Amino acid sequence: MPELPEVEVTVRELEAKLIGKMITKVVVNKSNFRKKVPDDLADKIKNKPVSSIYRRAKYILIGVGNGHLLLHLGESGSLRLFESNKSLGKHDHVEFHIEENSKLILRASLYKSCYVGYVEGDPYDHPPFAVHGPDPLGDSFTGRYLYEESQTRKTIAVKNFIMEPRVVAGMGNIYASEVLFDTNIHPEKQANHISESQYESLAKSIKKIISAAISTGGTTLGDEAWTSPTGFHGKFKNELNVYDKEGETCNRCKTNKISKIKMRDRSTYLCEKCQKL
DNA sequence: ACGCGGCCCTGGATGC
DNA sequence: TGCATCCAGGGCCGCG
Repeated sequence: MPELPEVEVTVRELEAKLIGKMITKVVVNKSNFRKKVPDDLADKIKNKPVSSIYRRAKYILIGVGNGHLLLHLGESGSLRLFESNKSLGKHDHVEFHIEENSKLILRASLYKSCYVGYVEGDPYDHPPFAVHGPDPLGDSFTGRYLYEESQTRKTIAVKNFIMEPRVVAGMGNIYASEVLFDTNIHPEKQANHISESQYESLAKSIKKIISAAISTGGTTLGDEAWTSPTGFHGKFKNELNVYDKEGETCNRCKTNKISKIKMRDRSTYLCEKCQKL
């Protein structure tokens, strides 16, 4: 379940725990993620203090040595902090032992969408980031920007449009449905048929909803699904209006039922009465 | 070039 | 109860 807010919550917790500490050992139990874990990963990061930790899109960047450890949680991953004597579970794939008796574990059932890598120099020169658009929480992400970007596109639906990394870095499937419901925009509406003022509302809504999700610790859907590094379950599930609510009564019009459609093979939820094409 | 659809995995939920 | 089917928060890649 990690979307941008869950990644941000992870980063904020880790910042307090990792900065200035050293990774003393790396154990890779499974390495065939989206890309293979580099063989020399441990050599690059071992016994050097962690200098920074931050998020770009849904990636976690940990500054160590001459570059950055790059982590991605995929669809089902989480990073957990444990005492170093804690025994591992079936889905604990990579362990980073931290000095003073703790370890950071990458846990994921759908491991194929995870990523563990290392980049030297400026991380933003490297593939995923080089083509990413602005972060939704950054100052350069505005309604005006979205509007101008939309005018260069011919047929794309707005939901697919805001989920493209080069348009906005890190908009995920849950929050895409939520922000479009919040602004009364039908997810299948063509991106270039939306006015600049509607894009102003949409940009504001994206910032508002993502910030709110961060402040409640993110969204945890299943019982044993995502938690923060210290084991905190996100509470934003309680604030969702449409995602995973097919058949429930719309919170806005109080009459229509929430429907579920597929867009680019991804589940999309909306109120067909409130959200107009 | 753009936009779409399929694919990778496993586990939990649902259905017969 | 047990077996089969479907579905999922991610990104990527090839096609038309």
